[in-house]
Amino acid sequence: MQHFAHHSEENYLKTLYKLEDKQKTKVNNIALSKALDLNPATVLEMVRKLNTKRMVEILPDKTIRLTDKGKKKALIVIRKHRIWEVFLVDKLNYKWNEVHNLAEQLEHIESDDLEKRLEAFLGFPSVDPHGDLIPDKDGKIKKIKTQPLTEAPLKKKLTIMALGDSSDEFLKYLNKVGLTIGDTIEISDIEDFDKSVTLIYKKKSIVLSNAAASNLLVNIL
Amino acid sequence: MQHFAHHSEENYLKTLYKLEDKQKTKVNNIALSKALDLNPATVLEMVRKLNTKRMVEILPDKTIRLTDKGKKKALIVIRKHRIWEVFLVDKLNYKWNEVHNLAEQLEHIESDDLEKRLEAFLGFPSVDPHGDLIPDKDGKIKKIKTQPLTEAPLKKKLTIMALGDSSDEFLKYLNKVGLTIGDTIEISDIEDFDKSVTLIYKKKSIVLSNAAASNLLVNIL
DNA sequence: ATAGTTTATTTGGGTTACCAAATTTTTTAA
DNA sequence: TTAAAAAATTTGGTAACCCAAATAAACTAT
Repeated sequence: MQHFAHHSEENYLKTLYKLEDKQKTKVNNIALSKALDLNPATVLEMVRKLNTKRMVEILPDKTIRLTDKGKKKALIVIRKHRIWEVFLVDKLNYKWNEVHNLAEQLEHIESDDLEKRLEAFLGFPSVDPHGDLIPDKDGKIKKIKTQPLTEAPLKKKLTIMALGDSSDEFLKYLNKVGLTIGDTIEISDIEDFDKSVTLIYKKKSIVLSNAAASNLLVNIL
Repeated sequence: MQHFAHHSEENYLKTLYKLEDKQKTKVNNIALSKALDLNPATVLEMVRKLNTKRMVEILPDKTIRLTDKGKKKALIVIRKHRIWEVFLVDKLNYKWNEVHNLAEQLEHIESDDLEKRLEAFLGFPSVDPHGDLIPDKDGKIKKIKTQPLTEAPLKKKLTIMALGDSSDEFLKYLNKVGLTIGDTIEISDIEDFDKSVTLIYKKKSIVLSNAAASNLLVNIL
């Protein structure tokens, strides 16, 4: 008996979830094959296996869709992936763009409570280093409404949840001013003249142009 | 292509290393099969594969022995296993007896430098929670001479490296007095009358009988 | 030395996860 | 509507790991 079987299955479910989530269009065998970089024959075989296990359903028009059971499994894998990414970046000082391959392996570790303990150890992060939300232990994603920093209230704790524009220049700029996704900040002032934003991060004051600030999506803690 | 292939191979090498290390007696196919809980036919097949890869040699009398290459690979796996165990116990508050299965999975994570970063994050531990030495990144085990606490010098920083007797009663006792493998202690006094040992651990004073103290194997920092 | 036991090896299978190539079905577009 | 393109499916493989059962070879103890 190989104890790696779940590994492959989990990758199918995860990939399927991402396709369904992103492209609002139906997912067919070809699309899934391309996303997994596998032969369509291989994928068809596995999809049928997942179907008998009630993790996906195959609609009359051949569209492949996750069942609730499959979706939950996919979200648990995504949850593990994102929690591990936080660990790698926060604790082992990896860059946010270096962690994907490792998290790809770590997400398949089987355990009842490892990711729960890890989550607690990391201080219950709500987003991963890329700004993606971390599903809870039941596979639910809390829909957190984010807003541009320019529209957020003053003098309140805010968390940088995501970026409006993730261009390389903007990422470098963010890096230079010392901000990153997940950071907790507070607006101290918005300049009437040019709408530039002054914020406090780790006791230090940072001034951002309106253009930069409107690119930071935050939520109120 | 399955990216799990190394998983199985690493288990063979690790198990072989442990058998060679423990039982000074030669390791044959049956012994390895029993240790791995696999069919002798299966093991024979794999051993031949490892032989063509120059990771084991098969002596004229059928004894299976790791080559230097195989030994090094085995020790890297053992190193990863033990570092992960330290992480699980020190950071995620697992009990030392709960971590084996998880470490068994984590030891196979492939990465250039994950275990180096993890090791640094953990403060370069020299032993795992069971008191076993952690090989360095080249697979070398620093032979550290340990001595019973009863023979160690006074007023010097000592680390508890291992236990002479690991009976359940002794483990419970250790737990009760608040000591565990890896702790740094210092002998403040040895009583002439009954050779009982008074030591300092985290500013607090603990008195151990001579019997207990002679069971604690320490090394001088 | 030889019967009995243990160990090694061979043989024939099984499963999972993959592939290429051929074929069928479905869709699309002229 | 029908030919071409795209998608789905079938067919016949492969490799890695595993097994049970049969056989061969090597010890072992009387």
